[in-house]
Amino acid sequence: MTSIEHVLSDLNEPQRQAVTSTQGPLLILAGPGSGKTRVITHRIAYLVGHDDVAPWRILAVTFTNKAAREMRQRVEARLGDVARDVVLGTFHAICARFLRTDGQHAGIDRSFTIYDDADQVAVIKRVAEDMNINTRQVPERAILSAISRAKSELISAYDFASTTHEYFTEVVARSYERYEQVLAANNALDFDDLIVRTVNLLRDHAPTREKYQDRFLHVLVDEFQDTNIAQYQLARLLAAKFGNICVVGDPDQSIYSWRSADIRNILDFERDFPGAQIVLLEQNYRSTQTILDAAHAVISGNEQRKEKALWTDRGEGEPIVMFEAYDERDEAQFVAAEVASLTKHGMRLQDIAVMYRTNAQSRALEEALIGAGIPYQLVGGTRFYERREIKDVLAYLRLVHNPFDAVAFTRVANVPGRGVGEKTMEQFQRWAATLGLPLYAALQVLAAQQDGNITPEIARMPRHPLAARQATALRGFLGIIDELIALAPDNPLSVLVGGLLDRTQYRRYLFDEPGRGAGEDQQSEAEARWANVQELAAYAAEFDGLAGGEGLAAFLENAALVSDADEMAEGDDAAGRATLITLHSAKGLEFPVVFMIAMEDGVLPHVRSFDTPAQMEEERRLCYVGMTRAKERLYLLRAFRRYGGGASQHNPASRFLRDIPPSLVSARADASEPQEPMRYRAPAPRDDRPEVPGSDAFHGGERVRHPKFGEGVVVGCKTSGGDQEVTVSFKGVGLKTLSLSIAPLERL
DNA sequence: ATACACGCGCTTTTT
DNA sequence: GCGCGTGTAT
Repeated sequence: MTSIEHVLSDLNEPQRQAVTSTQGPLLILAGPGSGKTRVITHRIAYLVGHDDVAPWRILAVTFTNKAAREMRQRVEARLGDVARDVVLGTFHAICARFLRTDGQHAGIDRSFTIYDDADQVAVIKRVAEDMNINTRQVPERAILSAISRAKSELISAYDFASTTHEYFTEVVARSYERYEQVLAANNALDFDDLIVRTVNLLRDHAPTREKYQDRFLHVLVDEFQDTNIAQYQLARLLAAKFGNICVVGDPDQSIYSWRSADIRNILDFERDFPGAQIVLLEQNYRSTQTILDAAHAVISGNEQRKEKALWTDRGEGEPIVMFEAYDERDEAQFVAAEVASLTKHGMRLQDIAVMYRTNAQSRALEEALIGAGIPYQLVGGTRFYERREIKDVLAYLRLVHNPFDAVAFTRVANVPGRGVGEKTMEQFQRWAATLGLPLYAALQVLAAQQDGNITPEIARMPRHPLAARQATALRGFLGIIDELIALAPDNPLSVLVGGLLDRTQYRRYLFDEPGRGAGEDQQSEAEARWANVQELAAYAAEFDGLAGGEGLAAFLENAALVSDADEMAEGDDAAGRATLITLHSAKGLEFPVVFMIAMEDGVLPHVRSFDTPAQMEEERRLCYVGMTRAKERLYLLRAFRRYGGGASQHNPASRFLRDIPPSLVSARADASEPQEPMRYRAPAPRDDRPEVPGSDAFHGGERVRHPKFGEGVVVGCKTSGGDQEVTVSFKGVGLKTLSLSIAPLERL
């Protein structure tokens, strides 16, 4: 066991305690730079090496995919290949996996699609339209975030409806119910569902619960301060049998309460697990004492806080630099000039990061850096997976995987343009809605009607309202989808992607469609877009090893759950480039040199946080997170005037700057008056959800599976004599009318 | 009547 | 990058 001795020898005393206290609940409060990741990876190594825990019986949850990957690498460095067996990932990725394997016990189809933010907006838009909600008065975003908040507190649509008495929440309640129906009809889960449905699955299905509870001897949760109630309940459920739950977090770095992260989880932990050990990691190995003192001065302004005193033996270091520029361009030029000067003195570009509150602020910086010839990498911003061409291709792939996905359907039904305009889609959608069918199933009905392929079922349905030209245009789309569906099962994913690009003529669409201009700009834009598509195709090829359908499923899951911050360049790719990054994305990272720009009231703290003290405290934590990223040098910049929201305006210096003792700063300008905040809203209570009533007869829109034809949706159903005849729209097959006595259908 | 290109204004933070 | 309004093409 010399390797274990070795593992422990390079830890300080509290760290060692955090690593070796393997029995029972443990709360690790870890300040920034206190070796938190080290402690977690060492702990996993210790569990395997010293306690003889099988790696596959350890569950470690992180906040980002990037953190998960990094952790896996570091565990691998200690343990070798067995590290692969540790279950390690984000809450969302882990839950997605659980639901793919065991979701059927909670009525979840294996081929479910994961809806990202944009997909959710598309759904809620339709919902609002259907329900005559004025989205000027009640914006979609507001409805969506209320729904998300409810879900993250495990409040179902049913519960929500029963607790509401004001206009806004009533609108939300009605939308929530409808939203859930639409998601179900599309065979889709949103991000919150991944967690909520897993919690429900474990709670309601004993065999699955026991399977996972028996399996996970140890549960570790990183960034615990950023978990929401549903995530905490999930961790609790999973650790319930052995009680070995270790959570690591720092309340001072909680910056995701707007995403329903709940600081109460840390407080509740001590209540839920009485006698839990608590370890405080206060020695900082990252920053100079000057930086720590300044950061501490800022965070001390928060009242809702447990005191934690960071210290370092790294010495005082350089004073903090403050600078007031004239405007944002001037500010960006200061950054560029300073970066140039630092590199002249031996600093490497990859050691430098510029941080800001909102993504839009990267613009001026990019211009200045380009102007100064300084290479940079932009984290976040317009993300790869949010590009139009990428979303188009993904929408096609999603349809192949799950043709009942209405969001994907409407996105690409007319991409490339095939004469299916707004009016056509509107009429078609309305008709599909009166049939109560998914768009894909309705399109199959339409095809049958146009071909005069009329079964009694179809004869009873209203005929589609489209002109022949419109109907034919839509059928062209159906043809493509069905061809691709036929291609999918027996071919590697890259063949499917190739077939899709080929069949849709996507390249020609990119280069020709904007058409007649033929200017150089247009040409290069098309080339850039095509390059993105190629990149996506290359990425898809990495899934070729998996059998047809599995590759597609894994690829789509990845695309939905991976963010660009995860993809942040490291090692060779990062060499020679400065980093531009939001304060939120910067959490967990460190750089020798950090610039924080726009240190102004209205930006940091953000205007939208002036309403409540809780929000203001979160802004302060965000500032603290940014400052504590810096190892050696910290620059705090602001501008006299800034162009925000159309007009240029003057922002007072950030109130956070006033808390930094002048002795730590090399140059300083005065700050001005603060503003005072107000009330805050208590969360709604939680309760159990109702049982779904069952029925024997099949009804329209219901999802079924047939041993030969695969998955489908019931289009119509009639009883003749003792038998039931059901017409079903099958994925890639078309309409089939079946006698239940001959061909039993499995309800999904 | 319908489809589509183009210009304008807006965007807190993200799994 | 998206929604919206406007003008032009089929």
